[in-house]
Amino acid sequence: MPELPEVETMRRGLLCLVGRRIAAVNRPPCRCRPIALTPRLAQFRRRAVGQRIEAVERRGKRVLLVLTAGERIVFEPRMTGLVLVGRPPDRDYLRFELTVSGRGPKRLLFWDRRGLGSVKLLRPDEVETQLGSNQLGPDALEVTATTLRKRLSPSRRAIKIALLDQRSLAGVGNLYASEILHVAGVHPERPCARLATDEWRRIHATMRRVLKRAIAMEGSTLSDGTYRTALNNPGSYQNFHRVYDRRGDKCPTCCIGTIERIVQGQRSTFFCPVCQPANGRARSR
DNA sequence: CCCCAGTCCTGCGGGC
DNA sequence: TGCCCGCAGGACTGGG
Repeated sequence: MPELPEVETMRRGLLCLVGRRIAAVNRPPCRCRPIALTPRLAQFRRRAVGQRIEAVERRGKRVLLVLTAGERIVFEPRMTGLVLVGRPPDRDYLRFELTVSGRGPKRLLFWDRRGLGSVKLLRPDEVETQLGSNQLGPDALEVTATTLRKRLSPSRRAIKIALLDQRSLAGVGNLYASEILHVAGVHPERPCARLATDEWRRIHATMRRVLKRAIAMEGSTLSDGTYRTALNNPGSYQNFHRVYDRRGDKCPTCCIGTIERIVQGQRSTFFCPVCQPANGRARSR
């Protein structure tokens, strides 16, 4: 479930690789089905080995290694994927390995228990067609309040659903969507088209605040313990969750409401009916 | 445009 | 106690 804060934490953990050269590309033997690489391993090697890692970028929930030729190696963790320079949790689900030259960590690992994630080597034009503005909305930490409102407000969808749509806005996932709307005092089922300008302002400001705090805490490691930083440490933002996975708890903000769980688009949403009333007259905090 | 169900995958929790 | 079902969900696809 890495979302923007977790993926940004991974990105920062990979900055130690900048300036170093890719010496080898491997799919280490593991207990699981080998990861499907794009392109296939032989061509991946041909194009990647010898290239210098010029920068490490993030686009929404993906981490990108920028290579000399302008190509990018794109890691998409999806549910359980990890990009590591430290020890992997185990060798069973180790799917991909980049060996690098020079000082510092010797290799970058892609570990993925459920195997829904992917690793791709893309040419610059492929990066644009696959990760450009036609496919991916503006990054949640870069979008302005005005742009956010203009992009989402024409829609009649529920605000929670819209926040999860990566073509509208990149980076927010299921966990942070609930957390953001709670602090913003906006009911998750309210249609975008019915939100007032002031609510959009609160959603925007809250989104930035929540995501930045989560980054400062190195993301959220839930009870399954899957998410890890690049150095294989847990994050600590889970200790600050106000609603996510807290159904039945007293709301920590108002101390009156009880956290509810509903399903939207086949995903769990958590909210406080007192802080986030359905009629939209919530005051934030 | 938007919604829904199905798909991928594995671990785990609830229920019997 | 042990086993099985179904849930968890990010992104994508196909049908309505």
